Amino acid sequence: MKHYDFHNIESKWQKIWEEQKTFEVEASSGKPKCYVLEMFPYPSGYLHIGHLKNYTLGDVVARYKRMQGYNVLHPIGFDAFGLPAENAAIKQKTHPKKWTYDSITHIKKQMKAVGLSYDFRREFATSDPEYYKWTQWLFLFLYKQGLAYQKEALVNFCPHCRTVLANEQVIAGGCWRCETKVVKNSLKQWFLKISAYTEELLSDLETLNEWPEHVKTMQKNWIGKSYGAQVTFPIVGGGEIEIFTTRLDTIYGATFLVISPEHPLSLELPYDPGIKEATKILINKSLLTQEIERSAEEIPKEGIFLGRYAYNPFTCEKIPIFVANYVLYEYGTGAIMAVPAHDTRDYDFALKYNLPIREVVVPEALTHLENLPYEGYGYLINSEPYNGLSSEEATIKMSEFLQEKLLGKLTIRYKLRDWLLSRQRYWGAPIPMIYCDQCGVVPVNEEDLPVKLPEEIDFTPRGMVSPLSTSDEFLHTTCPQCGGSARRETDTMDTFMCSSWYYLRFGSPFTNREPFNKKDIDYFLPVDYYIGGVEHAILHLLYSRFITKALGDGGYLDFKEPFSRLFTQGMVLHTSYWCQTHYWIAPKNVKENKHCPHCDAELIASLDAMSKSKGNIVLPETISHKYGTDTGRMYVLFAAPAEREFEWKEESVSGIFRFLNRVWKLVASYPGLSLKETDGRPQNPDDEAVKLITHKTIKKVTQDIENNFRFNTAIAALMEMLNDLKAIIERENFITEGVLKEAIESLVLLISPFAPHIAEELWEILGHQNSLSFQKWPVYEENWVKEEVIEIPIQIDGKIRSKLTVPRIIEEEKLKELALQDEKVLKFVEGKKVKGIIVVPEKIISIHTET
RNA sequence: GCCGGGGUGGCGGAACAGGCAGACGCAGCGGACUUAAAAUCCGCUGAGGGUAAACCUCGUGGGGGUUCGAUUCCCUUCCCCGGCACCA
Repeated sequence: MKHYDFHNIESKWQKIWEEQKTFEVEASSGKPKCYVLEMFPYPSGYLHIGHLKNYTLGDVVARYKRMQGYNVLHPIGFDAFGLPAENAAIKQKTHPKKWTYDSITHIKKQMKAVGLSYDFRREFATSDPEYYKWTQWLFLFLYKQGLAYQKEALVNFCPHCRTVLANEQVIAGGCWRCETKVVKNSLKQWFLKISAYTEELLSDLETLNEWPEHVKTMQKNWIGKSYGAQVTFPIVGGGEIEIFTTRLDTIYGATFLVISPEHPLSLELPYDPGIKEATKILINKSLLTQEIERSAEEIPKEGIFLGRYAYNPFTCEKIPIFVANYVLYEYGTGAIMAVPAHDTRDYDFALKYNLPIREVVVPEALTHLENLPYEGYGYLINSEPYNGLSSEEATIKMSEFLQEKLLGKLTIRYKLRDWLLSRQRYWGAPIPMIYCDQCGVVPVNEEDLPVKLPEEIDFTPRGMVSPLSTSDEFLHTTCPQCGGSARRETDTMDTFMCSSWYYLRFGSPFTNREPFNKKDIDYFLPVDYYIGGVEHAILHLLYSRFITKALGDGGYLDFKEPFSRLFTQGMVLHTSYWCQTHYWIAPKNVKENKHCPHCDAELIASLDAMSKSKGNIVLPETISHKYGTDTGRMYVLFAAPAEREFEWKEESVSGIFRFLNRVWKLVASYPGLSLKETDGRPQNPDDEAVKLITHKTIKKVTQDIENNFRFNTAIAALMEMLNDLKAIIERENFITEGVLKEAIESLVLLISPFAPHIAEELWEILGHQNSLSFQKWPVYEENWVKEEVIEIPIQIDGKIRSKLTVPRIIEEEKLKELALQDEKVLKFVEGKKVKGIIVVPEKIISIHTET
């Protein structure tokens, strides 16, 4: 018998799969389809163990489904545009393109070495002109649909990356990549009107039954729907202010108004030059700090009385108008009515500036409030003629009054804002628009796509302008409408645009006449299993859903949601080290004393997700060289439940390696056709034991794969099967050949999605000619998953005291009788009166006594 | 603050339509093989008591409840992780 030579076995089968085109699929198949997709990687150098886990999860499903008879589409590609390529290129004095494509070459090699069952013919990078041609087409499509527009806007700008960021890319006031504090700048930018789909994006979440609840909740919170009212407050001396409130019922308590610093009225309202000056200072200060300091618990509320008043439309009182830093311009109308008695923020502000506080809502049966502010609902006081009404009733009555007086109405507001698409960076898909002095803004003709990214260019970021503007060749063009001279748009698209439709292209990557062939898409899409990290729970998934809906409305797609089933896997963690001056230090450079190798400062250690930037990555090769890639694949699945994160510990890997070696030894001891007999009927107790463990395991593994990626317990079950099987065989009893054959072959097939190389090799050793990739997945028989004779525990007053060995099917009365005759039971019940016996068939006998 | 997810041996984790807590694996201990080590194989391994047996007691973050029976259900409380966060 050969030993388990994983090196040769693995390269042998990888070669066979490639030569035989085992994983290539076509849409023209009579079989039902299954589209398994892992979120495609950013090609930044190397694939690490975190990626390995992600792709192995998908690969197990893909291989399993293939054996279930599905026509499995399992593609991979590269999310290749973006900042890291530029940064790395600058650092290494090379071109982003070279750096990116070198990475891709390397990563592909790694993927193949892991044995991932991809159809590599379908592979592409989003930076391929053949791909971004269609990303540009998508932009033009959105433009024609009225879903792309230009706006002069205050934008989030990262001074470090020197680019504009989408709202979604600002985390706690910092850049999502480098954490630099974001500042506000005014720029003319392209936006995508995701807001046109707000309601659909929200309500269709309900249809996503196979998405994790927490991801749906995050999207819901992000969309942030709230019901409220819009109310117009007339300004004393002319004009008006429109506010939004979710608590119309508290309007009698509105003792002042607050507008945000960015609000146009903040400079228009003041008469007094001194106030105007002070307001300007406040505006500048708040522009700089507002979005920046968000991470801090709370910035102190600061405001200025503008010297003007408005009428409260309900009380007809004159109330002062303030500008203050705590009101957001982007939400609602950028102005609020302040009700200090019923809102903490307004309350704090009122205390600071000594403003009146009037209670107008009290919880039932109370006439005044003990503690202010009271933010709950209740019954109205001090609000004639609405006194005594519930908050709900009052809101309706008040809104009727507003509509009658044309001063407002009930309305709905969302937090979701339009998607800022423009980036002033080089390494991205150029926005295919042209500026003509005669015709204005003109889209590039479809047949002129792609607008190619110039390669001979200084791509260093230069702040508010894209590096593309330095290329005369790129910049100057002719107007598609009038033929006159014109300039190109020089901004590139946010890379999230590239990744918002790639899953469609995988279904139809070969056409160069259209973004995708509808017939192919109709067959393969939507994605059945989409697997990736939670970090994409909002951005990528929301954008992809938006694009799918927009394309659907344009007649290009017949489905509403791109991903039927989403699985968010937990990341692989590893210790990382941080130095104040030298940032992340790779663990391999950290000496015993845990001091920085550059400046000898003490390092801060933390457990983080593996990432290149933190230097704490572990390469899959670390494992595959020593144990083989099958061991590595199986370990990342076995270490913890797939959705949970786990800390990388190399010493734990050996358990899996031992297991695979034991499987090898057992299975390879039946070479060739030594097991020919196909009659699997059991003929003795050992046969029955083998049959039992076989079918129990088939059931468990099948259900664990089907039931939400429970691969850790599936592998545990396989280990148990091996242990049991070995124990029975070692008893040196006679096991009927057919029974043994079924057991051994089932074991190999059940292991194959997890450890495909060893499984293929063993399958061949067992005498089979073809790859087991399309071998039928074993099916369990229900009558073989349960023992005929079982042990039933007897519990007396809540404690297990004895056990009975009985046939599984037995009458309850008989069980009671046996239990009461049991020696140990008699001992424990002696001198006590038995109050009752409860028999739970096949589970337990519970006796309780009088005490 | 709001929303979501968790607290089980030395460690990763099993079990939960309420029914033998700790499957499977790591680490550890003991033994076999070996000149020796590695590898492999066998056994033990929640805590405490008990003679290394039988057996007993306690144990799933804390407190209380429902039940013949609770890691699982209910109430209450503490702690950890993730998301959002001055959203009116």
